[in-house]
Amino acid sequence: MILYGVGTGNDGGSTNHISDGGGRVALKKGPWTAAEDEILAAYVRENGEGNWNALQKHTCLARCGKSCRLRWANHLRPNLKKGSFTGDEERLIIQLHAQLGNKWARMAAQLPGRTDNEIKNYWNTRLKRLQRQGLPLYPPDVIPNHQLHPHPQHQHQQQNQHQQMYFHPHSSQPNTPSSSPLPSPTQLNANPSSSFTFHTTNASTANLLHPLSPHTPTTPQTPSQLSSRPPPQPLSSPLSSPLNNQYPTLPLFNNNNNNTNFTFPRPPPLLQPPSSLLARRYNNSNTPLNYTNRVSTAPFSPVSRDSYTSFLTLPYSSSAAPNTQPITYHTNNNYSSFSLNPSSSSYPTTTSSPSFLHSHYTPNSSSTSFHTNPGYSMKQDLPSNQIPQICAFNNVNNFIDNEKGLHRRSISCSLLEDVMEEAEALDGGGGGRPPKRRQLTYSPLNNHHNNNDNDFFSVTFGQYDSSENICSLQDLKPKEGETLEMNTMQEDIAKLLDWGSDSGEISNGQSSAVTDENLVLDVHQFASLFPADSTPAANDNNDNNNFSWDDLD
DNA sequence: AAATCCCCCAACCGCAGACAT
DNA sequence: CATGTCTGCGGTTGGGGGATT
Repeated sequence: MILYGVGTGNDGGSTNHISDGGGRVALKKGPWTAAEDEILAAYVRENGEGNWNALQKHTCLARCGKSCRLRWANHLRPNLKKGSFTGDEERLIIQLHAQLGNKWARMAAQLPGRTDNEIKNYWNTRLKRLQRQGLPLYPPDVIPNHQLHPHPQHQHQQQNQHQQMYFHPHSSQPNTPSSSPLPSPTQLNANPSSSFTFHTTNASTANLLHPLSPHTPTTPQTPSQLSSRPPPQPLSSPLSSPLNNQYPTLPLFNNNNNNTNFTFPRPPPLLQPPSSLLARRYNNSNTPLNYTNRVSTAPFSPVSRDSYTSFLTLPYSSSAAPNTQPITYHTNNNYSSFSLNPSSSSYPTTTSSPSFLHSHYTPNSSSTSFHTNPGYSMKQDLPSNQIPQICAFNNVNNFIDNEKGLHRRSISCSLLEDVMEEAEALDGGGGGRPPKRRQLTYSPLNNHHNNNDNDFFSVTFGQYDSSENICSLQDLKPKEGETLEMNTMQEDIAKLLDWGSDSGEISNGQSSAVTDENLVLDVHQFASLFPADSTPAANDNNDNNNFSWDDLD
C-alpha cells in the first residue's frame, strides 16, 4: 500500500491530499480492494455518479475522486462486460478508430459495457502487436476519416504530439505524376488501395532490357470499389505444392494465353520491426545469404521481408480455391515497393548499374530491393493517431481473422522461410503470444512439367484452419484502373524500377550493386520461387504452358 | 525446477477542455 | 473573470502470469 501524504502529486484539478475538517487525509493508490470497491459501489448506489471528490469526504474511502471515478467507470458500474472483446467488438473498434481516431470515450459509447480505458488498452496492445509484425492497422475496407478528409492542422498537431508517421523530407518533394508510371507518395496517400499489375504478353520471349514504355498510373480506389469489381481471370499457381493439392494454388501466372497478369503487391507500410528482426534485416554484412541476413534491405527501408509476407502469404489463403485470380494486393500505403529476394547464397554484385536503380538498391544487400519511396523512414513507435494502412485483407473480417493468424509448420527456401517467419508472427497475433520458434522443412521436388532444375518448395501446414483465416484470393480483386499493364515481365520490372527513379526519389550517389545482369539474376531468383504449377488443374488447358521464369533471360 | 523474459492490463499521472459557481 | 470540479486523453508504470531459457 502506498500512502501519499500532504502535497504529494497533483491530480490535475483534484489533489492527492484532501482537506478533511482541518486535517489532511493520505490518499491511497494502487489496486483497489474488495472493501474499497464495496464502499465505492454503496456510495454510488446511494448518491449516484458524479461528485467524486465528495465521496472521499463522506466515506472512509481514502481515494481521490479521480481514482474513484476511474474505478467505478472501469470496473464497478453495472452492465460492464468482462473478458476479451468479441470479434464483432474488435471489428467495431477498428471501424470506430478509423472514424474517430483516439477518441476512446466516444468509441466506448458505441460499445456497450466497454470502457474507454479498455478500448485504449486493446488498441494499444493491438497496435504493438501489429507494429511488431509489420502489419497494417486497418483492413482495406476501412478508410479512416483523417485519410479521407485530411486536415492539415490536425496533421500538424499530430506531428507535434509525436504522432508523426513515416514521412521523410524527401517524401515532400513534389512528384510529377506524368513522369512516373506509379503514384507519387502524395498520390499514394490518397490512394488506399493501390496495386500494380504486370501484364506480360509473352513471358518466354520477354527481354529484361526491353525499352521502357509508358504506364498507366494507378488510380485511387476505395475498398468498396475493390470489392465490387468482378474477379479476374483465374490463373494457375506456381506456388502450389505438387505434393499437397489440398492447399490452394497461387493463381499467379497463367500460361494459357499471352496475357499473363500478375500483380506485385504494394506491401503495407512496415512499422518498426522488432529489434530481433532489425538486427537481421539490416545486417549490412556482405556475407553470403543465410538466415540472419537473407533479406537485407537498407536501414529504415520499408521494403523488407514483410513485403513477401504481404505478398506471399496470400496465396495460402484457406478459402481461395485454385485457379481463382491473380494476386492483387491492395494497400493503402505511403509508398510502393517492389522487392526481389534471392534465395541463393551467392549473388554477384557490381558497381555499374542503371541510374534508376541507384536510389532503390541497397548496396550492401544481398537481395535486390526496390522501392519507390526509399526516403520514407520508419518510426519507432506508431503514432497514436496512426495513419491507416490497408493491406490485402479486403474487409474487417478477413483482416481480423488474419490477425488471428494461421498455423504453419514447414516450408522451404529462404524467401519462404521469411514468409513463414512472418506468418508465424501472425500465428501468435490473435490473443496468444507469437511463437518464437518455427519448424522448417525442405522438400525438394522434381517438377516433371518444368524444364529447369529448380527444386520445388513444398509448403505444408501443421495446423491449418482452412475455414476462414487470411483473406482469400477472391477477396483480392484487382481493378483495371489501378493496374499497370506492361508488355513484358522484364519490362514490368524495369519499368517499376524506373518509376522509382522518376518519382522524385533521391539517389544517394552511391554506385548501385545492381546491373542489368544482376537484375536478370534477381528475376531469375525470383522466378525460382514460383515454379510453374504442375498441378493437373493448372495444366488442364495447356499442358505445355507452364510458365518458366528461366525463359526470361 | 528455477530464473528470466516478455506481454498484458489495471491504475496512475499530467494536461487540457468544458462546465458550474 | 477566477476558481473548482469533472471528464477525456496520451502516456506511462508496475505487477501478474505465461512462455521461454
